[in-house]
Amino acid sequence: MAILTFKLNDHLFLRDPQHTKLGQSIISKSVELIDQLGFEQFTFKKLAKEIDSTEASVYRYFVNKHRLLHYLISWYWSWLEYKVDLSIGNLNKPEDRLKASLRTIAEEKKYDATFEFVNEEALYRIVVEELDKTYLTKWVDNDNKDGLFGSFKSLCKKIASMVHEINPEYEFPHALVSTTLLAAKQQYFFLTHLPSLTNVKQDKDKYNKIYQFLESLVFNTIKK
Amino acid sequence: MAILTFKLNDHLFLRDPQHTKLGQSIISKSVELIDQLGFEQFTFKKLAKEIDSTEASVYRYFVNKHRLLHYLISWYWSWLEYKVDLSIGNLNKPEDRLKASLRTIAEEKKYDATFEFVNEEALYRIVVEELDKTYLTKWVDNDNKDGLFGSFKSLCKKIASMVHEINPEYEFPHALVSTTLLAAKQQYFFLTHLPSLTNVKQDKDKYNKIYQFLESLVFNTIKK
DNA sequence: TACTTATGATAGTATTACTACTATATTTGT
DNA sequence: ACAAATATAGTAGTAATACTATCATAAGTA
Repeated sequence: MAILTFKLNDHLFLRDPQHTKLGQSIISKSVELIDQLGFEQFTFKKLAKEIDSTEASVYRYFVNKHRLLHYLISWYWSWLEYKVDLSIGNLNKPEDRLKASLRTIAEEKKYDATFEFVNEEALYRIVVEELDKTYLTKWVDNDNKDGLFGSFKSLCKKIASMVHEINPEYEFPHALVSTTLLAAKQQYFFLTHLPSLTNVKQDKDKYNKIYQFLESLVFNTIKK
Repeated sequence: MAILTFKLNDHLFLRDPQHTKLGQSIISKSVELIDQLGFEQFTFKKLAKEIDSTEASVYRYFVNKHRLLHYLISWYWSWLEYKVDLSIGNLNKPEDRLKASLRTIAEEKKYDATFEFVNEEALYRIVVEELDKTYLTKWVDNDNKDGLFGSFKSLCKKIASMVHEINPEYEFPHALVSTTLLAAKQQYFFLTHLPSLTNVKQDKDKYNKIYQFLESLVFNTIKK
């Protein structure tokens, strides 16, 4: 069986964690721990203890925990783009491709056996709760120069081009798509923690409702 | 001259900073410092030094720096709602009231002499960069029980009711408004730091462009 | 004047986010 | 085959952070 890995930006890590046993356990255990504790309470010391290693060893893979978060989030966006590509399949009409993409963005994230050492359910919760912390810092501009936001930009660009195909006159395709990608996870957060900020209820149908919200938002906005 | 203050939730502070000289200097200096350093690099020790006081004294006003951030952000939303109320004035048609509100949300934030010890320009940059950190924590549910998000919810509710008036059949007024309020500051952040995620250029016209983006987003989405 | 409250000064603690250095295992060149 | 180079693991230490506790004093109030 072929092993599928994503080519992620070199600045995300010091030593590629996908290639070693220790690296893999850093990834899988940090997903678990950040999900449980939250990013602020998560430390390399706690991580090292869990994987029976040491702080210094973890530091050889990532300059700091912030860069590790970047790595996980980038991995997520690469994975999501891969899922979007699959969902688009052989659809020709840009409307259909855009709808399929929005479905993938809004749908429930389940464990994907293709990627052994990543728990996508937990990773999605990390994206929902911690994503914004990757760019809301005083180092954004440097991180951006290093290309750390490449995965997100790539997905954003891909979907914005569908929007552009549907209505070339619409002025804000990238703004609409970045807003939509963030709205998906925000509304998910709000329905679980701040329900008065959304109209999506906490029930079986929530992923479908988020999809409907996004679909009406995007398609009505770009309608000619 | 009458002094205008906002009635903010009691859980935001230990001692009301609006009522004392030290309290007021804590507010005005923390706005300046958080704007300069970013929330992570900001500490009560640095603040105390700047206002010629001590860490312990600052702790008598706020349990921790996170709660101080909550206070500043709540103050901002109360101020914005006050500005929205002013902008609505005697407009009758809900379409006009909604447009006026979106204008106020999108427009440049300038120093408001009504509130002496708050620099609204700096505070807006704090909102842009730090807002999400008030709710993206493991304490959201408790903070929400304590009513710390009241100011934001109040504004969201007010604007959602305009949406509802315009189109009572639209299913997601609160989701649309919370998305819009957050999109305004996100797009502002993107145009300054991650320009490929937006179509709004860094120029004189940016506030107007953000308004146009929001207007088309909201009005097209809720059109019958 | 007595009493309460606000502020200041000082010290102390556990934890965090690292850095520096040493030890060992593995790979590589000849 | 074997020494040298290199990758990786482990130990120890440090400055800063986010507090808490205690005592003294100043200022406003009954």
